[in-house]
Formats: sequence, C-alpha cells, structure tokens
Amino acid sequence: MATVIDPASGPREAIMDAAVHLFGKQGFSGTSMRDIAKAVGVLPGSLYAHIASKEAMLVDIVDDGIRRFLDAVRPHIVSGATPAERLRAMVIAHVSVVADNPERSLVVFHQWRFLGDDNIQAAIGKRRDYEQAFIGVIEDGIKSGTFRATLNRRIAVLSILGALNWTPEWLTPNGALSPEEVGGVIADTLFMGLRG
Amino acid sequence: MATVIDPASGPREAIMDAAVHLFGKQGFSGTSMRDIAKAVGVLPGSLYAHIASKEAMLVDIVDDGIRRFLDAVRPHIVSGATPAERLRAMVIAHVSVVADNPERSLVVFHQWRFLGDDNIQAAIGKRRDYEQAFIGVIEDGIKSGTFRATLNRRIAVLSILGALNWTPEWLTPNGALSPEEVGGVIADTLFMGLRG
DNA sequence: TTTGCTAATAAACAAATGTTTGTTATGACA
DNA sequence: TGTCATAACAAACATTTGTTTATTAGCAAA
Repeated sequence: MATVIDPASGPREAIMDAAVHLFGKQGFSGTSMRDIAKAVGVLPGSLYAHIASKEAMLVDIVDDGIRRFLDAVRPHIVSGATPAERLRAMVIAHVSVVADNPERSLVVFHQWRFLGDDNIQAAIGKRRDYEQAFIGVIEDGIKSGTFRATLNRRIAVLSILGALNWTPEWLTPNGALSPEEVGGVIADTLFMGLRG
Repeated sequence: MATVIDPASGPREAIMDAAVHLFGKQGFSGTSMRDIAKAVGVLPGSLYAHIASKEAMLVDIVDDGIRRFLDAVRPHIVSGATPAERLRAMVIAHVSVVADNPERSLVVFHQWRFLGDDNIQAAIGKRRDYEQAFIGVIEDGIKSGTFRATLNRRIAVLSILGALNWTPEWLTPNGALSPEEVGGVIADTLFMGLRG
C-alpha cells in the first residue's frame, strides 16, 4: 500500500509557509532568502532544491491567494438567492478567506507590485473580475429595489472592498467572534449603515 | 530686501518628494538611495548633504503624514455640530488629505513597519488616537439616537477606516468628482448603507 | 552491501546595498 | 579680487543581496 503523504508537510510547504509569513510581515523586498532559510532552519542555498527563485515564490503565493478569494466568492455570485443574501454571503466568504491566513492576504493585497509585468497584468485582471462580481450583485439589488438607486455604484463597491481589504490589519484568527460572525457584522454595517 | 525663497523649492524638498513617490510606489525596502538620486538627477552620495539617512527620510514622511491627518480631522472631532455632521466632516477631511497626495498616504499606511522600534510605537499610538476620535463621535451618535444602538462600534469604525484607507489605491487627484465630493459620497454610503 | 534518491551543506560568485570621504564647481558678497 | 557657503561630483568602503556549484549525509529498496 502506498504511503499517503500529507501534501502540506514537505520541505517545500515549510519554505512557502515561511515566505508567506515573512513577505506579509516585512514585505517582499524587505525579506531576504537568508531570512526565509533561517526561519525554516536551513542554509540559504538549500532553498533552491525546492523553489526556482524568490520571485517564483511570490508568483505562487499571490496566484494561489487570489484563487482562494475567487473560489470562495464565486458560488454566491449567481446563486438563486436575493441580491442582499448573495452580497452577504460574498462578504462572509471574503472575510473567512482573510481569517484563514491574514498574512497571506496582506501579501495578496500589497506585494503584487513586485511581480513581473506579465504577472502584474494577470493579477490586475483578476482583481477587476473580483470587483466586477461585487458591482454586478449591487446592480441586481438596485434593479430589484433592494438597494438605493441613488448609490454611486463604483464608490460603494470600492468602499466595501476597502473595508474588506483592511480586515487583515486587525482580524485575529482567535478573536471573540468567528470569521463568519465578523463577516456578518460587517455586512450588516454596510447594508444598514450607521443611522437606525 | 531679503529674497523670499519658496520653502518648498530647495534640494531637500526635491529629495523628499522623490522619496515619497518611490516609497509609495515601490515600498521602503524596494527603493534604493540610488533610485532616489536618479529621480532627483544627482549622484547617490550627494543626498547625504541634505538628509541624515534613508530611515530618517521615512521618519519624516510618516510623521508629517500622520500629522496631516490629525490636523485635518481634529477641528471636527469636538465641534458643536451633530455627530452625523461631525463624522461627515471627518470623512471628507480624511479623503481630502489622501487626495492631496495619494502616494504619501500609501507610505503612511503601509511603510511605517520599517521604522525603528521607538518610532513604530509612536506611530501606533497616534493611529490609536485617530481611531479613538472616530469611535468617540460614533458613540456620541449612538447616545443621541442618531446612530443605531445595535452597532458594533469597533467593527463599524474599522470598516469606516478600511474604506477610507483604501482610497489611495484608486483615488486620482483629477477625477470627475472633487475630493470633497468623493468624501461626501463615501459618507453617504456609510451613513445610509446600501438598502434604501 | 550496493544503488539511488532526497535533502542538506559549504563555499563562493557578481551585483546591489547604505554610507563616507576628499575634492571641485558655482555664485553671492566683501 | 578673494572669501565663504552651497551643492554637487568621483571614488571607494564594508555588507548584504539572489543565486550557483560541487559535495556530503541519511535512508529505503535491491
């Protein structure tokens, strides 16, 4: 019987985890390969048996990170639920992905600038798709009368994504509220606003 | 008659402007002194006749940036207006500071991690003061019945600041709306929420 | 024991980093 | 004219950077 190896337990995964942590905390340029090697407990040159280059690590981290957000949100974009329910589910899904690893989210949101030109363009394209998914749901809600017709769609979406993209700065995986609860509270705040 | 020299026209100001631009675009660690020197049109060593060190530049930029936000918002925190009016004025003031120089705001929001320990603590303290100013106004609004009593104060404030701190990513100084108008729209969105 | 594979080491490379030093050009004022 | 301050240059410094290469240890299967 073939031994079932935990796919997240190899040396490559240990290296990538350390890279996510350090890129999130110190930034891509602020992190040296020696920093990563020290965190893993290995000499710098040893890393290159498992990864191609420093930038290839960033590509992997950002691509994988973006995919997690898209995969988590996608099922709710066009579900049969009402626009308000769909948007709420998208907000909760987004917050859950952040909470799963806030440092990875910091890399996704802030370190993509250090990708090569091709990968930058790909990342910007996916971010635009992501924004468009939110805009679509909001427009559905306006059409159905659930959301205010006087909304500035663009600024509303950018404000929502701003609130969501700021969460890795303060969200702690072990807080009093679960990620789903936090997402629900944020959704309530955005839906109903401040005034009662 | 003494010649009146524009205080923003010296070589030191040119260097600091280039540093703001590059730190905002490439990050502190991603920017070399040679990058800055090239942007100014000078050899690297020449910079040190005008600035003490790379980190001293960052200290100056972040301190000055934080001060701009505090100065812009402070007069509205305890004005005689209603809580809703005060919060609206604070949001508009914040957006106006961002619009004045989005790159400087990016440095303030994301590069403070590269300060020395003492300056990091000082910056965190000022950020806490800033958050507290928004929390205070929201609590006033809850007490006076203007804002929903069911609000989660902390999450509401972090969502507001998230929306505001994301603006340097998309705000362009020459957009169709003035910074004040954008701030007003954001304030409306936050006050009334999405549903009508 | 030998073979073969995985993973790590040790050492070095060229290039880039922040910074310092001694010197030189420029122009205002005496 | 000579003096003085400002600002830049030219060259170098010790370190740190990402990466490569040749070699060695550990261990499972034959």
